Amino acid sequence: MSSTTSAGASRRTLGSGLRATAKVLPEHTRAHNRALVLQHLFHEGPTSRADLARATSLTRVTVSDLINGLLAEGLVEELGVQRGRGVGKPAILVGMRTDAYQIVTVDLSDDTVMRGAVLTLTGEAVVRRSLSVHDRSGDELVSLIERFARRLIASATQPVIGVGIGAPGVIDESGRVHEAPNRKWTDLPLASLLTDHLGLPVQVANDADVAALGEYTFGGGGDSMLVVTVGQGVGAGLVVDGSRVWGANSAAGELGHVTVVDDGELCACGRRGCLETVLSAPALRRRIEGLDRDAADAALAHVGRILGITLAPVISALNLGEVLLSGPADLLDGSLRDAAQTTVAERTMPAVSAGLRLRMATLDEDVVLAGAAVLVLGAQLGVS
Amino acid sequence: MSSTTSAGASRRTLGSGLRATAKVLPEHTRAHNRALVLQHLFHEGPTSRADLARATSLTRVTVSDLINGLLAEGLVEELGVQRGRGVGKPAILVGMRTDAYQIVTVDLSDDTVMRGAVLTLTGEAVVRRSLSVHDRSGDELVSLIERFARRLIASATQPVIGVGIGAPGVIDESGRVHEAPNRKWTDLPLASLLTDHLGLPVQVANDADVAALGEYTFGGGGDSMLVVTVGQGVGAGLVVDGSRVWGANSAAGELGHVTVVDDGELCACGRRGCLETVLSAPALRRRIEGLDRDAADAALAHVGRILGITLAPVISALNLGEVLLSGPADLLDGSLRDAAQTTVAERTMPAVSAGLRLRMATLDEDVVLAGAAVLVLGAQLGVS
DNA sequence: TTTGTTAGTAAAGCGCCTTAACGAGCCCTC
DNA sequence: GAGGGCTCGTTAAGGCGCTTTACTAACAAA
Repeated sequence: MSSTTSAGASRRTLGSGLRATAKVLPEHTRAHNRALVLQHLFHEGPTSRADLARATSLTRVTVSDLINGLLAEGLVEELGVQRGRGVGKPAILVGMRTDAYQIVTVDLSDDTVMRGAVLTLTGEAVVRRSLSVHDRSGDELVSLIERFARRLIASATQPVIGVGIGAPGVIDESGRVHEAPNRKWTDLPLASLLTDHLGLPVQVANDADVAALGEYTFGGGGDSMLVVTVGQGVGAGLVVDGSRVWGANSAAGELGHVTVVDDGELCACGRRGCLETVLSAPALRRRIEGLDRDAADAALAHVGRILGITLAPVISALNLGEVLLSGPADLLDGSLRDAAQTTVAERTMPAVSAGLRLRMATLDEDVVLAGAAVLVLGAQLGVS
Repeated sequence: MSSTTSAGASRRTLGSGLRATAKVLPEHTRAHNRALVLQHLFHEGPTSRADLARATSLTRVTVSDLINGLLAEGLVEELGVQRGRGVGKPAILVGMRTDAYQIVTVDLSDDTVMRGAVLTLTGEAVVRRSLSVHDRSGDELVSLIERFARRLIASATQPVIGVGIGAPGVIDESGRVHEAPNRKWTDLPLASLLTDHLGLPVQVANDADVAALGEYTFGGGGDSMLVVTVGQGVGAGLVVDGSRVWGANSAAGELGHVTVVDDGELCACGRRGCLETVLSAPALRRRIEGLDRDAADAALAHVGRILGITLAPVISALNLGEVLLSGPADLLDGSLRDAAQTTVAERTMPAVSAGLRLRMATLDEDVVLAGAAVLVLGAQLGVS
């Protein structure tokens, strides 16, 4: 699809940035409006040109023109007339061909296994694969990822519009990994390396950020939300006022290593009492090991309170609408979540806590794979 | 200035919003690029057309055209040739006429006194006034503000491009006050009311948010920063990745009523141990009353630690680059700030705390007045 | 004086959206 | 069942905005 590269800029949409930054050309206008149309088709399903015009407040003429381009690219198709909607000429439904293109995604969040998939544009898995990492790291790991991605691309049954990767570590907007200690990566331009080698646009982002994106797009997350991912470690990704948060050094979301217990357990990071020492999946399992049901619930509630105390300032400062917990439901979705919720309610003003939902994430194990697809959808088509 | 209204849309600049929202027209392109040029002139001072073209990556032709428009509006002026810069025809410097227009701002953060000023476009005060509020509230207070603003507008020595107001309470993007208990305001469209009555564009925002804006533009704040305002109460405004944060219910920044002391002092909000009960200026003064220097320092350090513990999760989650304290320096800029800084460093991972500056705000008492001017600059000229 | 370089302007062209106008196709009513 | 009215989608013309190309103006250096 030759157009995907030209559509790259379409991810940029009108926002409310304070300091103006880059010039805008007429073609950016086009890309933006094209994304607007695709966005609507993606989320609302097949729609007539006239309805698209009403929804986007563009004119029918412009919408027709945009649709013609999308038809030529094979991104949308006509689905026949929509009869019996009252007077007037019946409308021709236009729908996105979500099966006509595919996305390859890779989840590197696990230390030992890399998981990958070929997905449709709606995030449905067509192919899944996984591969043992065998302690590989550094450049060796990069070429392993490349081979893995190549195999996935080969097994796609439709043209692939891009590759999305969720990886641990601090990763900036360009897909450069600043540091990922477990993978022995420092200052590695992973996205551009793989883009060159694979000959396809590759997007790379932090796994927790990617999980947040997945929940945002496929899980129905709100415009201001925090996703806490609990696994080997603890991470977080956040969307504020409809934008992903990067932070001053692209390290936003690093909640796992905030101190939450004074003189607590020693953490892998060298300090004591980090959130990760109480909330990571292994830590939680250790905590409830051998306990009966009630005692385990109480132990999990204790951690929930700690989480609530930690989140209260964040929720207040950002006036978050949703906090999602992503990870093993048997550990998180019970007394832990309840305790966290009540603790947050106790410790924040009603105006803030009243509008807050603290719930489990909806996508579970596939969050990162689905989220990585959103990365590609956003970059290539302007859809999210 | 008839053009100011047409320039209203220019505040919208290219960002990285996830979900595309509004259509873009060719004239938005123009407004954006116009703002880009003004932005450069505002921050970098007089510049030649050719240099502006290089800085914005627009062509000289486009820049010339934009400058012609701005010259016609009287927003910029030619400042003579710039000689001796090497070979070639010498450049003509173009500068913003920051004295040719003025901004009226009002600070309502104090319960008892409203403060106002007429400012140049660079935030320098030309006229100052204040007015006792005399327990007025509700509609009465609105008309008092209107009269006060009218007097300020009358005392301006140049055309006024707009009115900016910083007020307490939850205020949304449109300048509607959702609630401000002390002022007995609920769901009051203050900005549009005053815009109609005064016949000038009026911007209204939360006082802490406005303070953050002021520090961002005039105080040299970074792209990801939090400003904690300490006065009668405690508030906060934040800028994340170069955008103001609004939150799900426009209540972002309400840090004053996060619980920070278990079973602490009763707060005006009805709950116990809110940050405001230890960090507000009155609370701090009460705490150190009658203590000698060392004991007072220790007492302030104690509050600093509490602040540090509260901010650590926020700083980690957002990877903030700067935290600014705005308020009485005698209370804040000593052991309190030191303790907060070390506490944050202790409780966050080095990657986060290393890049963090926790410093005093630079604008002090005039933050809100200056920030309200930024509100107007942003809305009318696209400058921030 | 000539040459080379840079600043600013003018003309032509292309992209993108809008308004205006039209044929196509269907419902409803007379 | 014929015509009016409505909606859908397209075509044509026009305005706006930026770019490329080409030009003149003004200066330094050779």
